[in-house]
Amino acid sequence: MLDQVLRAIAEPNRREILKLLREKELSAGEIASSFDVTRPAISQHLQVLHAAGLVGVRKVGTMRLYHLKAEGTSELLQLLNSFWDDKLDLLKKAVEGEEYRKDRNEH
Amino acid sequence: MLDQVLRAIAEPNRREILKLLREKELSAGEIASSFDVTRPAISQHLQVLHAAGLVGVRKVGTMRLYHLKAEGTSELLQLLNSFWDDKLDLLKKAVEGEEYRKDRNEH
DNA sequence: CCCTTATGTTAGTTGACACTTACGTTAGTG
DNA sequence: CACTAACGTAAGTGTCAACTAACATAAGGG
Repeated sequence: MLDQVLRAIAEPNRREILKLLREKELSAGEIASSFDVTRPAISQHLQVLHAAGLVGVRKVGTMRLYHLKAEGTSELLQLLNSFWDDKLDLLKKAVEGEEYRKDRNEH
Repeated sequence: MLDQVLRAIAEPNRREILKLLREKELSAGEIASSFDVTRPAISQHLQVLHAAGLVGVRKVGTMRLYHLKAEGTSELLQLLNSFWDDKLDLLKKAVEGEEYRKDRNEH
């Protein structure tokens, strides 16, 4: 799962998609219209992001609305914490404390 | 630069190299002996990590000792902060404050 | 100086991945 | 039930990246 997340954010277009979704929920077509690549290409990127657990989908009629899943944040912070030294420990704990209030229904 | 960092840590072997260097400074040969791939492959990975600013080199005789450069941490935290919502702001500030004491001679 | 040690560098190959074109699918509309 | 809109999926292509094998470099030791 961690490998999928890192691979997902290594692609510039996928990072741009995440930036767009940071502001509001968007349909696949709306996302694709912001790029110069074709719509199927964006569809494949969305599939990668979804497989990595970074975005979620919601079907409304014939549209598919994508939204950001903030759970991937703590995942990445855990990775950073495991890589570098302990000065990140306080950061991780602070995030986990904040995450817990939102995510106690999951995991 | 940010793109190079993300591309660098997207590769599993390179992440493993960073994990090894987290404990102590190691020579290129010592690092290569921990992997099943050939030594030139590791040498190329080290080159990528160095270009991304994640590791530093120190020549001692005929050896080249590699060490972790923690400056990449704040870079990644800035990225995360720009992607997800503001609950990471306090973390970023805390890291920057701690980084400043160490890095005031660089940058 | 040769020789060894430790390492970087250079083709060349293979596999992964981002992309496009064409087709399939699902949901609403007349 | 056609027809359209908004998608995903499949197949094929080109490029890049990770790897190996062979060669080059640089620093000591005897």
